Amino acid sequence: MGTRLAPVSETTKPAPSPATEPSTDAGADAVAATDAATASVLVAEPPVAEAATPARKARRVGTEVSATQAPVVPLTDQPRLLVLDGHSMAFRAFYALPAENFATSSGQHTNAVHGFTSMLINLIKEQNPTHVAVAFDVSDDTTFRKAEYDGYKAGRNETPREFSGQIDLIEKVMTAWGIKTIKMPGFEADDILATLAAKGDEAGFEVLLVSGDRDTFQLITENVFVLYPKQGVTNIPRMDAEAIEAKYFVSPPRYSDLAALVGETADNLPGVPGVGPKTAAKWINQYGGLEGILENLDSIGGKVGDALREHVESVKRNRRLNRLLTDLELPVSLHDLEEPRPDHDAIEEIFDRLEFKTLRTRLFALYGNEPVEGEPDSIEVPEFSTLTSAAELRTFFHAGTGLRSALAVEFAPGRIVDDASALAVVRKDAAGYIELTGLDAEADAVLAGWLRDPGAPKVIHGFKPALKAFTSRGLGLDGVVDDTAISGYLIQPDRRSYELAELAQHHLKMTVSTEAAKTGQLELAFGGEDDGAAAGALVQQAAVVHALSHHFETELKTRKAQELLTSLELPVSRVLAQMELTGIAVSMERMDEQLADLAKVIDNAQEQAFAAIGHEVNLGSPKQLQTVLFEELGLPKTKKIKSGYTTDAASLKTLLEKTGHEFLVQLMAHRESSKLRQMVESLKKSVADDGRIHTTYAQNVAATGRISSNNPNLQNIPVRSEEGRRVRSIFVVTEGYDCLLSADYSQIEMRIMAHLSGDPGLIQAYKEGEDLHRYVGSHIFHVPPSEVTSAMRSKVKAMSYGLAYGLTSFGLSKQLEISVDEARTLMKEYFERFGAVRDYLRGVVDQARIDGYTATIEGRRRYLPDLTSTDRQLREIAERVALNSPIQGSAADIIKRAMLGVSGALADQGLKSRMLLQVHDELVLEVAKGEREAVEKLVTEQMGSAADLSVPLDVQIGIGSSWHEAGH
DNA sequence: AGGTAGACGTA
DNA sequence: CGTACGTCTACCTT
Repeated sequence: MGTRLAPVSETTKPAPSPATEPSTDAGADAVAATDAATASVLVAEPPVAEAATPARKARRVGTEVSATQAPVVPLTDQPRLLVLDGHSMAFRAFYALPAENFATSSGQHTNAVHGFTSMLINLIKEQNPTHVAVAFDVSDDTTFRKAEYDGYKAGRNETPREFSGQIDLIEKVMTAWGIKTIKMPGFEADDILATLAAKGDEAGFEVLLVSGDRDTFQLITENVFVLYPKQGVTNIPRMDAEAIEAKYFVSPPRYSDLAALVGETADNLPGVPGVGPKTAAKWINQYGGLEGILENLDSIGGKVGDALREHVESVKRNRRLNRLLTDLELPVSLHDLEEPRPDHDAIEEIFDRLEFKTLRTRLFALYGNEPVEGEPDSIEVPEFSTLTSAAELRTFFHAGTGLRSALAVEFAPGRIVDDASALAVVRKDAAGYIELTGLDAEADAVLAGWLRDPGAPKVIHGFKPALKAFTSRGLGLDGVVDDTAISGYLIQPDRRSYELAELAQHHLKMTVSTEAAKTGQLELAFGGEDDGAAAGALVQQAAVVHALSHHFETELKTRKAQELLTSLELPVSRVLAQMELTGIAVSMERMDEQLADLAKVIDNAQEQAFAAIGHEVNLGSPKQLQTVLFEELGLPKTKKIKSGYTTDAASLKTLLEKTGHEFLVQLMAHRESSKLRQMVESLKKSVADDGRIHTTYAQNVAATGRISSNNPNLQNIPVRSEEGRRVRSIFVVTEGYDCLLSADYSQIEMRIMAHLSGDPGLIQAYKEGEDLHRYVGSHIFHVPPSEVTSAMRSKVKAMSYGLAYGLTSFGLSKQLEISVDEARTLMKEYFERFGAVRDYLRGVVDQARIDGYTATIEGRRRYLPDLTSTDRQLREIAERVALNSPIQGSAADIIKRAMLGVSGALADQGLKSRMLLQVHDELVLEVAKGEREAVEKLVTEQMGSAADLSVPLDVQIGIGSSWHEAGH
């Protein structure tokens, strides 16, 4: 029988913990990392009485959070009053949950409402209050504090747009819930908390104040406690007098004295400079409080004493302002707050409007009338068996013939690649856990047979890292029909993360927590006996993958992305995995040589830069440079940035032209060489034990469909300047191989534009193999091609490329250093001659506005809801994105197809040559001896035929013993 | 310790 | 006031 995991809390922010990332694959593969440190586990309902099976045992780890979250049932019949600072907690909830994941179809954001409601459900469940109230600030500037001090709470950031309206919605939820909300014009929510605390204390209540404002600490007594959210809205420890004393070294009533001395940034109340909590506490305890300090002002010595005397007035003011009022005339009595009960229909109505699903179940469950109609979003997690012998494995796999198996892999960091240490398999009928390190040869063979079986369908989160790990331990991995890190990306390509926990939260409305996995990891690290926790975590992770992949089937279908996934992305993963495993050879000697050369240039430039201004300065600090350039030297101001004026390369160049100052010359030289040194240094550090650099490619990062590279990034190795280009000479052919071959598409984006627009002129030019920019130049400048000057050509080139990026005449004028008028004329000429391009570009945006997305030649979509935004800035950004995405994305599609073609052809022909790098429009291969001709031919053919466009795809090949030499 | 800004490398 | 990335240093906040 299975145990059931119901979605419980939707409020936990799925916080990846990069600090615990053990692997060097922290970047691209982090989203797919399935090692125990990042494994995600469902937060389950508190266990009911039942025998502790392994699965249960593991599950309980998920609920084992802090002691404060366990239900606290009053031992006496003392009434318990729970009062929330509504605004403060709504804000906490807002920042704890991603706004973009919580919105109604009409566009109203609901993350704060959702988080607040969920938190309150938890609080009521855990704290069991007899009385509940929620206090709100009145949103105007009429509080007595503002009246006394105009700067009160000034300088706060503006309320985020997505927050607006959510306070009203929270109030509506409270009303439906039967919970009283209290507002007092002229006062803040904290004053209401203070007054209720005083009343409750007096009436013999235990009072729990929930607020993110530290001012409430002054209210703590034997019967009054503050629940102060530490992080998000799920971790809310109870602060009592002891906790305050431990943290601030003063008793709660003296906390306000301390705050007055130290100051409170959030309220814009500056304290005494140089006085922190330590000093303040020392004084308070020495003189018995602020009053005593003020009486003995003169006897306090030292610099801080002077500072105190100087700021004594603001301290007094701070203290007046942070004193909370305990004697407001509230419109409710304690009695009115008793035993709130939700109005069932009203809750249904407001939750319908907010499009909340799981919360209503949880809310009603609090009051003991859970609706009978099941839990649509819950996941069935079968109990799992630990499989060790060949026989067990055989039986397990046999029973699941034809069924989809979800995999989760636990990684162990390795020297060059991570190893796989454990595997969880979850099917709809059963689940298994396999320790890979403990298998005998026969069991290993059974497992390998199943993993390699293309007829055994598998789904996984992070195919590439798993494939790498399995490959390196001699196992294969075939039959993978879904990688949720990729399908999630195809469905929604501009998410910033595809971590399993986040996808589950977003798509399945399941909250997953990293807590349990961490616990499991710790226990393991201590050589623990309790592998059960880690095993359970892995199994549950696989269960989430199983559910997610199932959910994605329809999503992929409606978005026409199934084909892309199966025929393009998954095969590309396989190719990338091999490229990553292979790595590229580097020359240590050349790196050292370049570092030495660069060091000389840098030292020299620095010395001369200092000489030019007569003193030293950190040339790497934009802030210090601003002082030197614009204050000391009084050079003309450059473009404004947040911190003042920019010192970027383009501006320095302009400044140099204007002033000819020697310092600028040296600074620019220093910048360039420092950048190169930094790059070579980091490349050197990333050389693995095999003497090669193994980058990691990310297939789900660039929203256009491009692949990105990290750790290190091998897609941004310099090429434009000669000095930079030298860096490429450190990438060399492996001993025993013939050479490196670099093949790149020439002008692929322009060709795609020609194809997509169908412009007869452009197509003709490409078909005839003309120099495109010269051809275009001759038409828009009305001269014969032979008379197109290089200046004309570069203008045309800039414009042609710019068009694909949504270039404006302003932007063009800046880039070409011409007048806006001239730029406008250029564009006009361009469009007159190549009208189809203009029509196409317009059409793309119009179509995208209708469809809600753009599409590439392979049907890869990018959703652009901002195209219809009323915010002009957002809308115009979306329009430029819409122009560029089909072009950049189609180019990405094409080179991915080409990679599959090249990889397939190499295999078909039994060649030993191999692909090493992909740089968007370029492939770098390592050619084995005797294969040069065959590889050159096959690469040209495969890249040239990767797409069927109305223009040819031109491929340029270069060969050499280093990447530098192979460049062309 | 962790996050952001500014800068700059690539296509 | 063209797009898409990743990574470094300095500097700020926790």
